[in-house]
Amino acid sequence: MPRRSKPARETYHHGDLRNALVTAAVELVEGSSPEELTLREVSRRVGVNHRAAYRHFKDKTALLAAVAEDGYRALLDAMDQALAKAPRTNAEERLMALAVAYVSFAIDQPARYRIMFGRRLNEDGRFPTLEELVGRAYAVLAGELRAGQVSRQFHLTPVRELVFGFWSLTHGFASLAIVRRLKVKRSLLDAWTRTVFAPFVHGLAR
Amino acid sequence: MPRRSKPARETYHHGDLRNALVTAAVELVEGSSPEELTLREVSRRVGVNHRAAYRHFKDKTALLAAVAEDGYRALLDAMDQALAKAPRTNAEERLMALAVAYVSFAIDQPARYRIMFGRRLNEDGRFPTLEELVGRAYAVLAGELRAGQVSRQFHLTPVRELVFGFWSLTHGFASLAIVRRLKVKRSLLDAWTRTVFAPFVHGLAR
DNA sequence: ACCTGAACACCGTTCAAGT
DNA sequence: ACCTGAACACCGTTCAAGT
Repeated sequence: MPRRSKPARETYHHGDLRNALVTAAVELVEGSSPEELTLREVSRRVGVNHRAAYRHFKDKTALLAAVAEDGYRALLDAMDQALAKAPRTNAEERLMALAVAYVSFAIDQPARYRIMFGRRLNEDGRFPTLEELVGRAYAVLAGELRAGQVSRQFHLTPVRELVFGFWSLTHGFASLAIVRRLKVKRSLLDAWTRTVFAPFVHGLAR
Repeated sequence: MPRRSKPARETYHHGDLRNALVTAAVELVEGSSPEELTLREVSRRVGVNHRAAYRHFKDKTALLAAVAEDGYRALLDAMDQALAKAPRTNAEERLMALAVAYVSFAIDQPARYRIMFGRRLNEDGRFPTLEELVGRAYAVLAGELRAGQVSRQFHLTPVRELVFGFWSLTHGFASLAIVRRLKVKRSLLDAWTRTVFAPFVHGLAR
């Protein structure tokens, strides 16, 4: 009587092949590098013919976009958590907490971060969800900078320019640290991040 | 009697295949994207069997490193020229001139810039020349920041941290502008760069 | 609906050979 | 010394077919 309990799964596979592929891709990429992320290898890991992936992703770029989306969600979580722990009224300190969380995220998962920021994936506007997630990250930064202005802690430079500048600083820090293999010990990284950011963030104060 | 003047070139090719390959690679990459830079296509352009490239480059990474070296030389030129035109004593203004030159370089040749900064090419320390050129770019920034401290215009934060911060800002600005396809008109870019940088660079002043 | 096999046009890289 | 042809092990992608 056992035979029956074993469902068609063995042949028809996962309830959710799409998620299985994305998860495998994220794991694979962190174990090696973005260059080694191939549709065929990901499919192999999931135990499925590489053609099956095309049921869920139009092409390789679509898989990369899914990995990037997943990454943005994780980054947004990390940013939210950092802000929840930060003091409510000190605008500079809140930016610092954001910067530390952002840089940690990138340094701890460099390949994932490179997929998120290395190539323009949404060239043809095919991935609106990805775009929306980028917009949410932007909104978090904009919210903090705007709050600093409202509480009269920051200069009244237009927020759009401030966000671009602050994001440039964090993104630049993270990606330089990744490509040039920062020689700073992981245990000292957060403090070092603060030291580097301090004079620049201080420039926002009025 | 002409026949004789035609040398073995036709078969034995360029006096300098190496340079021909690098030049072709730079042109190719700017016409498309880093992903489309292949050893075979570059060789095709130069009119040579793809195997010939291996006489001059151990592997594809070595060709990319040569392209990156070429790029760093051009970037150093652009930075030097900007500094030559900048006022001699205003440290903030000199940093701004540097930032504008740096960003322009990246925006005008995005694929080239992405090869320089996208992947860690010198993983095994195989390209000392590349490393030396990066060191020279670093030295230019360090020199300006140090000068600003000596003339008592900048705070006395350790130079190492200042350089990393300023480079983060310029690199981040450039690469975000590239991946997110900045919607700013090219003719307004230099002014916009200054607006974005102003509050942050101002933070260095004492 | 979901998955597969076989095939195509590309890669980078290696080996043995040509001038 | 410098270049090539043929081959290998990989890609992403397409077509026609299987359950």
